Amino acid sequence: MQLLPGFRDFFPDDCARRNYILETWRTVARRYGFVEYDGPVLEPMALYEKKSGGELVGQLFDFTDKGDRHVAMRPEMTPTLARMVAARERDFKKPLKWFCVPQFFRYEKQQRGRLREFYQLNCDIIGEASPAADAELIAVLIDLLRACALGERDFVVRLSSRTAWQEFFAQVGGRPEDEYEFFQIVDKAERLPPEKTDAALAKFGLTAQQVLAFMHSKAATAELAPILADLTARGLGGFVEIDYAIVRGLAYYTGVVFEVFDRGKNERALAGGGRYDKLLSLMSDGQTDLPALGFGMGDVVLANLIHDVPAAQAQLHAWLARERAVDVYVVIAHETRRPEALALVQRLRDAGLRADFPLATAKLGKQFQTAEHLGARHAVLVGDEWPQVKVKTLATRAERLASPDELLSLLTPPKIPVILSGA
RNA sequence: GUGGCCGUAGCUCAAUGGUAGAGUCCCAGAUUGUGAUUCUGGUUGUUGCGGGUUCGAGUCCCGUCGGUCACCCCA
Repeated sequence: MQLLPGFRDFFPDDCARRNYILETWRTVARRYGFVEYDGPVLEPMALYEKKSGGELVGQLFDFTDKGDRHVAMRPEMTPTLARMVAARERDFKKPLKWFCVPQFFRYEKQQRGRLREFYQLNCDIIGEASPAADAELIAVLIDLLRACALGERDFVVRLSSRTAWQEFFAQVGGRPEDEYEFFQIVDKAERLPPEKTDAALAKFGLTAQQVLAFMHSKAATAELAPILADLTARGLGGFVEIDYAIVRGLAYYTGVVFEVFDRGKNERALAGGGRYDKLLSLMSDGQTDLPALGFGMGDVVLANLIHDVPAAQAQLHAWLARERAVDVYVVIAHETRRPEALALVQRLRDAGLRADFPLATAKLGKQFQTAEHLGARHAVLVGDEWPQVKVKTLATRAERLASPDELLSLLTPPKIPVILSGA
């Protein structure tokens, strides 16, 4: 049996790599005061039809359940979040700073950086309209990547705004109802030949040259300036660039939008998000009307970039080594001492140490080999010396005798790993 | 969904249309109280799958599945 396309088995090593990313996400999000929430993996199909309509339906994993309900595996979090917020909005002080690390499912053809199943960090701030919220959200985004030992030379936040394009469009006489179509053209302007863009813009009386000129003007609008100032005050200004080429495909974005790219442009976007001030009202039929903004960051592209950047890879490997290492491997030199060894293993484990030992009779050399293979810091040899044991520090090959009581105070529990911040 | 390239041992890869191989990994021994290296031996295959051409197909052709890259899309 083979895997379904776009789905992954997580063997222990893969699982550890995944956990590195998820734990880093959770650590940094909490550092910013975001709290974790979650929702169901399976939702009524109608939840997604309401917001997006036909186009996205083809990219859903959907089916009819045994109760004849049309359901879908979740492809994104925003509809669920909107429902949850609308349901109990009054229970929470504003602004809400919520994050989630859901697994998503999208029926798309897989390629580099895109699978049919993936994890995505979602951070959202709800109930705060000021640019301070935009800056806070972008700051946590930057620090999430810095925590993976990625720096200014590795990635950049491209900051833009739908508002800026709305003003541009209004100035040249565009009608608000045509805005979305105009945004779609702008979104593709950089990738398509100018003639095609010209043709598409003709109905608005615009040229590709006009649009591209505005796109590449790096001047911050009155909306973006305070956000940049805020980030600069935090010392994070170097991670952000104004780039009006960022429009984002979705209809619901209302103001600030941004995407994160690797500097080498070898990968797809690492993250993307923006303001969606009208969406909660839309999703709740006007029941809840709160300004909101958020972003999503997937695990697949991030893992690729970590692999690409030596410093990030080194930090990952250091983390993996700490993660998998046992503290003590108990070597049973004589099978007659197995009961004493079992008692010792139990005491070590009760003390919170990661301890392992051979389940089957094995030669001494083999046991040390296993200890080495497991990354054990110490081997404890139970045999002739009993009631004392021989403690060996594998890295230095130093040995000493100790009683089981001494052993326990000798081997202090490991410190909780600290995620180092890369500049 | 459309198109290009690729599918051989767990992994990395060889094999002019003519006997399916190497390295690595894993297991055991050399080494019965100590980890590396080395040496010896061993396990591992429907050559993705199904047809076709041929005396003979891993190799050529068709289909299919999977991977990958680009397009589309990107919540």
